[in-house]
Amino acid sequence: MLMTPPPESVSRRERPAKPALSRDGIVATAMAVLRAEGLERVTMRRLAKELDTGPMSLYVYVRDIQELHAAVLDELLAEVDLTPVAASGDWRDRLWTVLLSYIDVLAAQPILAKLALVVRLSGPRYLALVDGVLGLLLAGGVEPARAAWAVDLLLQFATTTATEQGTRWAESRTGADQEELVQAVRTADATRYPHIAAVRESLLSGHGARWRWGYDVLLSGTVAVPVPEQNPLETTNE
Amino acid sequence: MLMTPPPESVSRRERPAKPALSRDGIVATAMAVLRAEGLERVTMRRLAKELDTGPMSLYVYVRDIQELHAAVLDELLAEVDLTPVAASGDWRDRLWTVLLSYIDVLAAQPILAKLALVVRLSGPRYLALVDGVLGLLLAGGVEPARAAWAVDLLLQFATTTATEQGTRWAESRTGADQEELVQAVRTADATRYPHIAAVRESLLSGHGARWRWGYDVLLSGTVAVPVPEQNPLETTNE
DNA sequence: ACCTGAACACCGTTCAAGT
DNA sequence: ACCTGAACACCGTTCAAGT
Repeated sequence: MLMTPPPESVSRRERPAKPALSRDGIVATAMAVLRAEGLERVTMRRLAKELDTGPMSLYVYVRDIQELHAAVLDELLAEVDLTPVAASGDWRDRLWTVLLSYIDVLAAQPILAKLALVVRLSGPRYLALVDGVLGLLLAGGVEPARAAWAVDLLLQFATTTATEQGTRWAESRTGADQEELVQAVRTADATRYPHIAAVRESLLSGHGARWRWGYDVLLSGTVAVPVPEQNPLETTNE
Repeated sequence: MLMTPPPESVSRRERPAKPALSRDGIVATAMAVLRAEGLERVTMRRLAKELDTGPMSLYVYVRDIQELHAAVLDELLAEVDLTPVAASGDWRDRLWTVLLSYIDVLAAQPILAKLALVVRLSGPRYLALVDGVLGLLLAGGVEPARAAWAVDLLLQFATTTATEQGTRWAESRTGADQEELVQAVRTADATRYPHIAAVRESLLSGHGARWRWGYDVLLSGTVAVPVPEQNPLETTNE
């Protein structure tokens, strides 16, 4: 008995030791809060409490709450399944599978998909996703310059789809918005909005099929429309 | 002299009379604050102050801040120029002109475009925009069911474009995000991200031309890809 | 360089009470 | 039904001071 070392908890009080702060530690804590309580709770103050410090201590490692949210989102993209990139089979189907995985990850929390719509990601996970999508397009024989431009279009489309899927699951506040749009379209005055009246139900139809159609539209258009002649002086970002 | 009625300001104090609250009045005040100080300042408390009352008085006319923001955004869409809908000329160019007008309205404030990305609109101005886009697609001979699905795609694309254009003007916080992405792409490791390395500069090139290319992709795809067979039992929303 | 406490300048919304 | 004041439960960030 006397051989057992004294419990560390004695020298370190009851708490399991206060680890040194670090950017990684902050992001890891943010991920834990994200999964346990949602993005809404990922705040500077909340994280500081979790890390047993004051909010201002975090500013040594993170510029502001937006950068933290971006870091969390990038980290979350680790869950996107990129194995289809190196698999075999029709590249269009593999690309769609990758996008569906991305959509699933974001749709887990409606607010997450909305964040993805609004932040400009640039972390390693996002780069890996871009690289994967790019790889599939190039494997499909899409001209490089066109593939580069198409990635944005495809990922933006997928992100939007994630917000729709997300709000279908969680009957959150946005579910009410959606219901209001449905009602507005259903009851839209045929004199004032003749074209809406003409296609009323089509505007509200689809979903899975509609998403796939959207994807096919993007791919089909990408393959069909050449990029304009590039002026070498304008190839860089403004 | 004695015939002139006593100035109202006497009986009503110095202030120019406190008008009765109404939903329209609240939205009008919100629009004024929006234009004068930006969407960030369109808060319940700020509007209440402007209307010389307490924040809670507004809740009689507006469900919550999100509904108010949606109302403001819809109102703002009154500025979108829909005259090309009834004009003559190539329908594709007219549609692009309408979308550019929509983009301009949203790009005036980056935060506005971001809001548009996230809220589901259903007000009269938004319906008018949808009706106009729909009208042009139908005029172009696009099959009605396909036109209905294409509207969402086109408007989402335009909204995304507005956020990009918006952040190009205002060097706000998102401008920094953009700069970080540019750096990340420029310095992306060629071993880890081979496809990014292969098309590096193309990923960052374009802008005006890129937007127009995206639009052409959407139209071309819409014309090329038929919607799937509709099961009549599934044509309604869920 | 890193960490902190207190303070500033706000938020949206609930509640209970008034008219 | 409409309006209100006070309170609740938070925010992000600046500042000045500590180690």
